[in-house]
Amino acid sequence: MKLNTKSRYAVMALADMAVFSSDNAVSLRDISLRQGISILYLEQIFLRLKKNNIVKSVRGINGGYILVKSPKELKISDILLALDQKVKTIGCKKDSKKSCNGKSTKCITHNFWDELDIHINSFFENKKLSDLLKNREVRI
Amino acid sequence: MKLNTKSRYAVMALADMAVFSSDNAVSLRDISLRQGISILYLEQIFLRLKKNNIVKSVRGINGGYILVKSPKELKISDILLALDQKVKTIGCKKDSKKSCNGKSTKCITHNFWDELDIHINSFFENKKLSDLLKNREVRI
DNA sequence: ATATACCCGACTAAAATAGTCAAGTTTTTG
DNA sequence: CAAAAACTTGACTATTTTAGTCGGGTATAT
Ligand code: FES
Ligand code: FES
Repeated sequence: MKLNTKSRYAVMALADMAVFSSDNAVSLRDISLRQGISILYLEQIFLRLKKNNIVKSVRGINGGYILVKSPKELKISDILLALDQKVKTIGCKKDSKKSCNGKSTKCITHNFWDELDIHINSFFENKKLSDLLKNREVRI
Repeated sequence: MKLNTKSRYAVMALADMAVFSSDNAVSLRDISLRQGISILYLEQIFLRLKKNNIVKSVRGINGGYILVKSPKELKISDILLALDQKVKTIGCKKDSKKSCNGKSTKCITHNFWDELDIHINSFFENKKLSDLLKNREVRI
């Protein structure tokens, strides 16, 4: 069970923005250099972040991206959701009548996975971007 | 983020055994029929469960598998571990000196993923196989 | 003997992932 | 105005992972 790199990089890039935020927009080029993530890949990620209203963009020279909410208000779950990464450890379709093994009743483990999903998602719900920046070592 | 089917089926199959346990071993054929999982796939899964001492086998006619521990004592984390599914949402190698982005210091998000791993793994540590069987609907 | 059921490595098709490419548009600054 | 910086977008591809099968075993109860 692993989160994909898109999600991990998204959180990393936004954390970077939170640290290096100023009145100006932060360019992907800067994030790329500081965090070691390909610009081309960041572009793809920020496209989604923008569509989901996590960041807004400023075009042209000296352009870049700006966080829509403050880091204190931005939930990690919002970020993951923007990248279609809502945790789903359950095997069946939540709304579907069918169980994960093709039977008509929910399987023997269904409730367990359901609990797990809630457990994990509540973690993401309760974490704010600003929480990542506490106690961190000073960096370049 | 999703658990793979091997892990899910392993938990399901073992839960099945816990329900239908008797003095006799439970055959994969029976589990397959009850839970709708391919026998060939179950074989592969039980091979690992056996190697990790979760079940023991009885060969020959009327053979099958038997739970080594009682469902009350069998932790879900033990099952997942047997299938190499220890949760690892972190991007870097835990022991490696290198960070996930190739730098020499741990990345800005490292501690966060670490916390998440602990959060999820403690869930699995505290759940026993017997916990899955509580409050379940009566089944065939 | 023979049927049943475990044992085990190798194999493959399909899906997901990670990341690139090409061809734009917008805006600032010289 | 022209050039450069930086966002915009969809399509494309190589690699890896996943899910599951196959084939040819071995052990044991009846
Ligand atoms: S996980 Fe929902 S029916 Fe099995
Ligand atoms: S997750 Fe460990 S260094 Fe980034």
